[in-house]
Amino acid sequence: MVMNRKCIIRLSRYKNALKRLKALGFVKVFSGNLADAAGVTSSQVRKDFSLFGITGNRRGGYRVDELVVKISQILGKNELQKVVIVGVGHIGNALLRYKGFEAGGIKIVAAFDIDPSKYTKAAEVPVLPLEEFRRFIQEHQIKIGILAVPDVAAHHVSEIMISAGIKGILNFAPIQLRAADEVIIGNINLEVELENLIYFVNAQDKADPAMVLADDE
Amino acid sequence: MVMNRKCIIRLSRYKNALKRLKALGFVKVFSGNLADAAGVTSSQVRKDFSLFGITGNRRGGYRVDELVVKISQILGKNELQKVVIVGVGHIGNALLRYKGFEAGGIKIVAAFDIDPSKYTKAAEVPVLPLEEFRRFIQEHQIKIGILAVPDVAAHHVSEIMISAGIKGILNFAPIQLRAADEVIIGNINLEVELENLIYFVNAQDKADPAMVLADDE
DNA sequence: TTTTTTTTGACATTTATTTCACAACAAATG
DNA sequence: CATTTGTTGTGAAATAAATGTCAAAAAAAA
Repeated sequence: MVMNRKCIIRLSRYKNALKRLKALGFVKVFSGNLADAAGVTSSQVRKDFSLFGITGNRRGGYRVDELVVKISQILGKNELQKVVIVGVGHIGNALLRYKGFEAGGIKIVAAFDIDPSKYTKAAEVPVLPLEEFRRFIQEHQIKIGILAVPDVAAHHVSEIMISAGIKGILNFAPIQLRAADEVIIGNINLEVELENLIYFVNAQDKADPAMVLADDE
Repeated sequence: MVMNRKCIIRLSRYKNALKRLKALGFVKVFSGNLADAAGVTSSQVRKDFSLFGITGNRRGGYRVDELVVKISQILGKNELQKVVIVGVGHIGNALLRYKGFEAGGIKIVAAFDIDPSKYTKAAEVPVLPLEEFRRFIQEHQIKIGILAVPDVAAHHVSEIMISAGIKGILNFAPIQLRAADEVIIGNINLEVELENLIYFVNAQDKADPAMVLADDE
């Protein structure tokens, strides 16, 4: 099992690139094509593939269809992934309405909040009271949750999520969530991202090669 | 000039940790304290600091106040950083209303869209027609923009931004934006983030050490 | 003042990641 | 069928990043 985050991110990128290439009519691709599309070297593409046991044909490259299936398998995307959101403030609400997930096999199935004025139990994606969280998670066997509550509540709410059985949290609160055992935490900190950008833009004034910040990274 | 993104991210983390420690009444800290707060080793903290020429006192550790000032300097945060948003959909709107930036010296000064029904020219943070983008950017000397338009528009709009003088783009559209010369691009791709989480949660079922996904990278 | 204690700062070591280089191979060509 | 061509797959080399170690420094204690 490959446990290198950068590598997994690249895999996601390859998959996205493949979808675009497929839309353009590509039936097979070479490592170099994917490298260009994903902004890496062709060696890296082949190395990544070999790490996951993905093989192509010498001289023939890779079949786009097969590649998409294999990568999706590795990323666990061949079955629909159900995800919940906790915290229906501005960010939570935006994510709730974000249309980009469905195409990628990710479905937001419910959101939770403590503010009764936000409850919409009958909606297609219902907003439910946080008290119902545990029951819902266990009933629907949900493993992934997005945390979008204010920073002061984040740690407390994350504990509720974990105790209910959530195994992976994507945290938007601007605090560094401490990882409990067996739970994976991904942090998206907007201020940190902007600070990064500011640093490198300022640095640009002194040095100058163009660059794309990796995720990562 | 340090060009290692992970290192800069850690610097942001140290700064956040320092703010919390300061709120708790800390006057000085040791590398070990910061390491704990940021989830790294003390060697790493000292290494990072030495990279940026930040020094402390042997036995005395580091003064919290000085450290915050120095790190803020490095991150270019001692003056207010003005940022604009392009695209006032769900995500753009959420960012527009996000309160977390101001404390960190980042100010959203305007947003832009092509939909007249969204214009609010008189608001504290106005939403303006995209046609006014160039004039506004040049008048206010803005370097950083957040791109939150639908994917099909992202590339086109990024070119408008760059030609108007924007030097750093934080891209929320789910495409890999190609970096034009002298422009820094940071990508936040929600689907990629979730895919990562899904992968590692699935992996967890087989192997088991607890983990926090680093940014970075 | 001297000794002890504690922590930094620098460097050495280890570990991880990326790139290089090329043999092995499959398709295309003659 | 042999030869040429172009691409993969991989082990070795290079590069980058993190960690460990300890002398030197500074504060505190004796």
